[in-house]
Amino acid sequence: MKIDYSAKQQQLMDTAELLFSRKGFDGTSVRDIAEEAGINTAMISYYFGSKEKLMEAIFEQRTLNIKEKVDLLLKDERLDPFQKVYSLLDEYIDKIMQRKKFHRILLCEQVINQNPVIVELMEKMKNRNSSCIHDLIRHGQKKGLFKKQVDIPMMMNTLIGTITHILVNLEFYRAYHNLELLSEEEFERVIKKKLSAHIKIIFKAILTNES
Amino acid sequence: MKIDYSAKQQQLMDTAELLFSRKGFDGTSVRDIAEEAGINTAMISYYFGSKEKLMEAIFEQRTLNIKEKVDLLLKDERLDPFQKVYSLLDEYIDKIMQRKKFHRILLCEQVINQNPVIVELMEKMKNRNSSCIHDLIRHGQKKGLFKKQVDIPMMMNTLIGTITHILVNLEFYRAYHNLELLSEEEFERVIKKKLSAHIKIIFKAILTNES
Amino acid sequence: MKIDYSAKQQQLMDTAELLFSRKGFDGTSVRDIAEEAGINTAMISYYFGSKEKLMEAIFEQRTLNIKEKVDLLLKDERLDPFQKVYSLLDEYIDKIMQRKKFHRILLCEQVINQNPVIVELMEKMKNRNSSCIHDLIRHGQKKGLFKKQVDIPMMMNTLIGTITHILVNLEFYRAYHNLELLSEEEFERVIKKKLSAHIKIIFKAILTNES
Amino acid sequence: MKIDYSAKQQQLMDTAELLFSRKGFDGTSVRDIAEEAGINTAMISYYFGSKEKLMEAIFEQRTLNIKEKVDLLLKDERLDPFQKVYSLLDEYIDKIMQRKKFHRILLCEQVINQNPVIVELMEKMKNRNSSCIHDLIRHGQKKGLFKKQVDIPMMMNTLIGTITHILVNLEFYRAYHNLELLSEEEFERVIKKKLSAHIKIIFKAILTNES
DNA sequence: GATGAATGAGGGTTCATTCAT
DNA sequence: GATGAATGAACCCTCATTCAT
Repeated sequence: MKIDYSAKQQQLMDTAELLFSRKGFDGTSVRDIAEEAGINTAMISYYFGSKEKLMEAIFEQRTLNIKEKVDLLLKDERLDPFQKVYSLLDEYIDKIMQRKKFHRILLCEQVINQNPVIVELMEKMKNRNSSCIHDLIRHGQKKGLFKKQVDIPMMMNTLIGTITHILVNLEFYRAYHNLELLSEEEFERVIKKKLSAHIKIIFKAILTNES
Repeated sequence: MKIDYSAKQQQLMDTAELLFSRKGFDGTSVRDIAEEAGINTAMISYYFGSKEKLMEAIFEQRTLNIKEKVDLLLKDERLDPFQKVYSLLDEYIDKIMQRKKFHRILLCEQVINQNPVIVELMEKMKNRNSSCIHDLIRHGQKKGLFKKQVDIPMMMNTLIGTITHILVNLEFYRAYHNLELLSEEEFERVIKKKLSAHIKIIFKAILTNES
Repeated sequence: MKIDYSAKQQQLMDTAELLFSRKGFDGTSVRDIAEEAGINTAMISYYFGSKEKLMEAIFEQRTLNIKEKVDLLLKDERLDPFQKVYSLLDEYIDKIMQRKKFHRILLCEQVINQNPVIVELMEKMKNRNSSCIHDLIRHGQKKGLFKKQVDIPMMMNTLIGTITHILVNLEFYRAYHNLELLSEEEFERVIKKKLSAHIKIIFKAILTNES
Repeated sequence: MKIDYSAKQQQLMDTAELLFSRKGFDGTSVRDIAEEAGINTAMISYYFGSKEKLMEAIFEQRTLNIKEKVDLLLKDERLDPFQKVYSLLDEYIDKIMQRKKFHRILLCEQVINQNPVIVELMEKMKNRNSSCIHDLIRHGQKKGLFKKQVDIPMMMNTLIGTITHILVNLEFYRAYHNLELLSEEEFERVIKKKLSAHIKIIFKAILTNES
């Protein structure tokens, strides 16, 4: 399914991603995108077929896939199950922070749920990723380190919910902690570090605490 | 700021809330709302001034306010600090689950961030609520039960992030756990119970663990 | 099915009829129609739903119906069967010449045949009118004046074909017979008179000649 | 004016003829034609200059010319004037039935009348053919067999009108006479035979009857 | 000679809003 | 106070054509 896009196509997708993440899909017109990208309006239909399909192309390209990471982790004998989970948590934080714009769109689209192609893509992604997480958790359970009953979707909700929610609250967070003077990069590093520690505490509790 | 709305106005707001939560603000036309509500299209501009202001009215009416609850909790001498926090967590779960539609909209609007009136409303709400939470946490810290450094916005991110994220994943959660046969009410009761236990474990860890 | 149209709606239909008859349906834009009628472009969708439905409205209103005329003729005891047929021929000539623009459109639409609503309307009209003609012919056959085998659709093809074909050749006909100096009304009177005599000769032959 | 077209050019013209006859000139896009023909879209402008000129090329190639046939008939001493006219009628039937698609287009174009090149081509054709018919009629009049006053354009209207009108009513005619089971070829043979007899009766009447 | 990429113009339709009543 | 009619702007998309190669 990985398609090679031309420079112009990629530029259109990047611009669209930016604008969709700022104004939403319906709030962004194809003219907006084309103008911002400095490309003729008709190119969107020409390259992607329609505005909807442009969105789908973005989704296909950006959808988060953790399978490879999980496979590596499972094989890695130097790490104990907790370290493996922690490493995956950081992977999530990195990937989502890297793709801030896309994950803002994703958040909205999950609410709106109008485009069946995207709904299906998201469904598949959730199933795929849940299944990977399942394997990783199993691994820790077999070693007797994790508790027996783990509600994976609920756990994932907290993981994804926490990361994406801070994504829409970045500026509030910055102001609250008086971090306005930090550069974008420094602030991001701080955020990621705090998120990482925060989520690890949470996961430790979720995975061990026998309620 | 509490305004009394006529029956027709309220009906319009309820219908708008429903449709905004399904199709987004930009994806919903005033015609859609008026038709669904069985009211003349012109009434939206007539009553509220504009589609945007209708949205603002919804936000003003539905915005979550926990001040009263927190004040009650602080005064309540029968509860220890943990019980107080737990009680507030359940309050959040109840309120958000009760206002599912609105919180779906809120989620999108936080991403899109286009309407300054709403941005300000949300800003105020976050500050107000953070301040309340702050008092409650302080209370537990003074009693020596909670750890000294608590990142309140981060903690709130997990709280709100987890609850709202499950809101957009309700059907996935249902399917994952084979709960399709449950009635809407039963399923909601299950969800709330699970959420409650889950979040309490998390908060316990966050509030006590000295990393 | 007879719908009452407002003055503006009727104006739009008349203008559309004119432009469709000049430039064809696809060759006429809704902007053309609205400008020519001095009405806002959006009104076409507003009043009729779409450009296609505007066309359908024109067809519903203008479709030729001869039932009443034939019923009158059948009852009229002062006329012999030939006179009845001749009277119907003149009715056709009058009606089609009166609605020149519409019948030019009709001609094109029969060729293009893309809109199923219009196809059905035309189908019904043809069946209805064929059936009426059938009754009239029967009447003459019973009186022993018309021959036994009359191919009604073929006869109608000649009738309609001759009238509508002269409709698209009016100017050629005028030039051929050097009638350029005649006023529009005079020319039309001449045409109708010639057509009438011409078609009556044809019908007399068709109805009596035993091949 | 006879131009030799390459295989690709001819293919493009044939495909265009087919699509124009189905959906009209304006209802057919150059993309439709090129795709249906399996040829690059740009080729239409490249080969013919424009979509309009492609249409003109079709007209130039397909326009009906009866001059040669009439010349042969006039010279043929074995045939009496009636037989000559009848033979020409069959020629018309054959040629038009052979070029059904083109004559459907022609019908529409006569109504729409937008392209001056085509208007002129049609004008010339009509004049040319009228003149030929004139000679043939003269021949019969000199022999005292045809009546003195024959309105040639009116007569031609009936001829062309009848044939082309049945062309757009083929399926109605088929259904009316329950000929659905006939193959395309059989049905066409039947139609041509019926048309021939029908039109001959008409022409006999037109040419002899002194009203 | 032939083509895939690209374009500006214009297509039909829907939009939120305003107007006259 | 309330409404149906009406509006201009903007929507996404397709058009015939041209351009660089």
